[in-house]
Amino acid sequence: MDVHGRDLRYFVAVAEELHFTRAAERLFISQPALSKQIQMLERTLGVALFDRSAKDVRLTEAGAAFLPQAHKVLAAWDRAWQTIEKSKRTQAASLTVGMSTSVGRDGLLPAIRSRFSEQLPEARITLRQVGWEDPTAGLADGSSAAAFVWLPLPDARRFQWAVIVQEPMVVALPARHALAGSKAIDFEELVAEPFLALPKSAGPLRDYWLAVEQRRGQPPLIGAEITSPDETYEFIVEGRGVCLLAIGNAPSLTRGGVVTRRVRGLPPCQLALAWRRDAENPLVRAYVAAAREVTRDSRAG
Amino acid sequence: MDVHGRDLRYFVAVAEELHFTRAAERLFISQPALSKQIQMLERTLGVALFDRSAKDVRLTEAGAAFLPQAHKVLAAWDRAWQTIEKSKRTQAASLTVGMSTSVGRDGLLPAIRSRFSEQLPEARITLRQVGWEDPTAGLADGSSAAAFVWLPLPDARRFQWAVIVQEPMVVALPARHALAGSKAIDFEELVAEPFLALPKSAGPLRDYWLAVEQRRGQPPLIGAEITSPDETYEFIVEGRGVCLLAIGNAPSLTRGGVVTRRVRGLPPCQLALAWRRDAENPLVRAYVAAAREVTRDSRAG
DNA sequence: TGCGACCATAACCATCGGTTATGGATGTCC
DNA sequence: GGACATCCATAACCGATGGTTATGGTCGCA
Repeated sequence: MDVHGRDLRYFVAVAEELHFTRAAERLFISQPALSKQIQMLERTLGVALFDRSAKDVRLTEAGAAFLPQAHKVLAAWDRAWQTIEKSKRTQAASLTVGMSTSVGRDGLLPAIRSRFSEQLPEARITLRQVGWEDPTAGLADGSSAAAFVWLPLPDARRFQWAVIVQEPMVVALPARHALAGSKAIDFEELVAEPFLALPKSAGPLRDYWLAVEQRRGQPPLIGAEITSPDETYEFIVEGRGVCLLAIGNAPSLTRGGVVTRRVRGLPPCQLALAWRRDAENPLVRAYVAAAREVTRDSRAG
Repeated sequence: MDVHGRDLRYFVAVAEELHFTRAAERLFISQPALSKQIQMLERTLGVALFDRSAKDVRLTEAGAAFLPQAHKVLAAWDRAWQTIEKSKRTQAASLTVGMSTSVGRDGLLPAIRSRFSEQLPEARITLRQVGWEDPTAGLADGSSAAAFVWLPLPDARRFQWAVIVQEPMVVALPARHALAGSKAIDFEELVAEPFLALPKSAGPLRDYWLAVEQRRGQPPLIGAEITSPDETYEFIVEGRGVCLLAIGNAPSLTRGGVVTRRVRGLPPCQLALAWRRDAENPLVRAYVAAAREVTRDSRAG
């Protein structure tokens, strides 16, 4: 019923050469192959395209009528192909960066972006918010080529990362909580509190933010599961539990009714820029380099 | 490198349904076949056209850009196909009628044509002059669908015919020939003359116009071979030979220096309208019917 | 936790699209 | 006129393509 694009090229070649052997070598195929394909085309169209009298080949009336149409189809194909090439190019020049929470931290993202754009001015960066169910912020399923993540990463051998920020932890409490009066809190004082936890799918990161390692075998009490800052805020206000977080993220929770306090006795947490070990991507490399330069400058400054 | 038109239809179907299973049944193929073809298309284009996340299918950026282009290619194909259909229709409505010499004979052709056009007003008749090397006037190689021929036909079982005209023979002589003075000539008086003969490829027709059967075993003397009326005229004027012909064709030779005279002792010759036994063509049938009616009328009148 | 929906993969088979070798018709040259 | 060159068609064969059915894996849902 319908026809291979190649057959159109073949037809046009023969129509232009009016010579099967020459057309065949122009197309880099054998003459019998070309003869057979043209016959096949004629059969599916139900009409002869060429008159092959001995010693010369001519277009039939139908063939002559078909030729310009075939050209138009091929031209349309050409344009279609070009749009594909174009979107491949823009895709090759776009980088999707995932993040689980806002990275914030004093203009870090804009600084990286501008440093990156100096190197690759025509590249396009897309920032992507990814829910907390995925601790890799889209790296795992390929929807991000790079991502800002909290260590430790699950399935760590698939990824590489550069640590961007290292920060002390704070705890977010209801403003009327008994411990809210203290300037700083020992983690010991929190072990009996109900905690808000990341979803199970977050893997080792869930345990990390529950500070399981610092509980000496005592399992944490889970007040609720959280998948977004808003949810977290609401749960804390409701008194469903407390929650550890990096000090740099404290602003996202400290609205009315919630306070954050320094916690002693916990190691600092690490925000990293991570990428897939298997994806050799120059954009990723450039973005990572930009991030490294920015953080080095900011430490120096 | 290039793509089957079918793949475009497949792509468009999936893009419209955004559902492989439904698209597959709309296309009357199995779902795995469709999946595989789309994957193949994506591979040859070098870009993903669809995002298949679990539970829903979406166009990628490249796919969305490609979709309208694909529509355009298919539309161009549609138009190409329509021109093919159109030329098939006009071809199905055209009849090529071959003839070896002018048929002439008092408006016979126009009469047949007008009678034919009453029946099939949209049909188109093309008259074709065929050289004398082919006694079937193009029937044998298919370049004519019907033809005016002189009997007997070579390879007669391939053809059918209707006798249109039956006429006495005349002989064409140089005007200064010894026999030119007679009103009519016995064939006996001509047997020693050199004759102009049709080419060998004319088969039995050559012998027929040499009246070999009336020579009682004496082989004819061949003065020259002829393939057109002009050639014949020239040879006769030059005295290279004489030539039998139907009385109805006499006007084509009786110019200065050539005369035609009735010949006694020869059977009348028969002009027939012939067609291929294997070609079932309503146009041919109508043309033959028209010819029969015209000749019946002209006999009656 | 089993089930249904849905896309992908596997295994298999006919047809397609290519190859080389050969045939047959035609025009050419000695 | 016969050997030869040219050129398109056919034959025989082979790997790739495009379809089938059966099955797997993942996700949403009751």
